[in-house]
Amino acid sequence: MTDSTASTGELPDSLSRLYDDPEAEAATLRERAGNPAVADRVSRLCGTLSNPLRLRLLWALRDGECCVCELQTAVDAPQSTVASQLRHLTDVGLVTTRKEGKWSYYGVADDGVFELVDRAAGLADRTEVDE
Amino acid sequence: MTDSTASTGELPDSLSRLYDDPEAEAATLRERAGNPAVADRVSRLCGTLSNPLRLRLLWALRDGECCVCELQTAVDAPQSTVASQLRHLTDVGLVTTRKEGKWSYYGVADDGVFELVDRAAGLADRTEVDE
DNA sequence: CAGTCATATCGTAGTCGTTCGATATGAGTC
DNA sequence: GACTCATATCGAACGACTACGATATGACTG
Repeated sequence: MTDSTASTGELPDSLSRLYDDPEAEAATLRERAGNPAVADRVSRLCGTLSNPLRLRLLWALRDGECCVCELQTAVDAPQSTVASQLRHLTDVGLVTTRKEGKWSYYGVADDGVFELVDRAAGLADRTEVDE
Repeated sequence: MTDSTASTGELPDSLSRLYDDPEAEAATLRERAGNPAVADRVSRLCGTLSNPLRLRLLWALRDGECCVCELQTAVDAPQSTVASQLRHLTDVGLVTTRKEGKWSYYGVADDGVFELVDRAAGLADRTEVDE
């Protein structure tokens, strides 16, 4: 007996009842859901932008390069916290580093982030449910 | 003795050495980092978009309403998993529900998500570091 | 080369998110 | 009103993320 809660491969009973050719329908549905690899990449980027501290670091860099101590001041967080989030941002490719003596200067790799974030802010304002 | 790793309020020693009027500089830096409340809202939205399954659910809804069993098929995940992610999406306000008998139909609340996600995909392609 | 300085990394504790089986709910049907 | 069906919620297991003190690194300075 097929179980409608089956995780993989099996079609839900409800779907089979709903359509004459469930397999064909399933194929189009799966296509609609898009490419999982793309979903992974987008989700990773959004994951990076899902941390308030990282967002604020990006904003602080909007007007140009900063060294770590400036960023540390801008976001008012301990040095190690700032450093590790900067590492995260550079790992993901959103931010670049440049070393100059003992100083490290960070900058934004692609100004497109700001367009993205601005748009996200707009959407958040429109959609967010007040609790 | 001030500790450069101090978390809150205290300015890093390096900053104090760097500027004549560190407090003034700190003020402008803090302003650059933007409004923490906005950062929170944006980060929450991005957090929602930071899960591949949720992204794929949104994409599946791009062409119109679906019931749960269709979505379950589209993303090929167990019913309870799909249901709880749909709950997350509606909680955040990105998706709407409509009940009709035993069926629940889900739809996208604001097509702006897709613009946002498309833009994110573009940025991800441009910035992601190959490992 | 000992010391200081700016930053990076490590280690850990605590929190949060995700998944999914089991079970509840509430609508329809006989 | 017992049964089936579609979906929702619960609960536990597990992993990922976060913050941050402690410590390491590597550059400059006397």
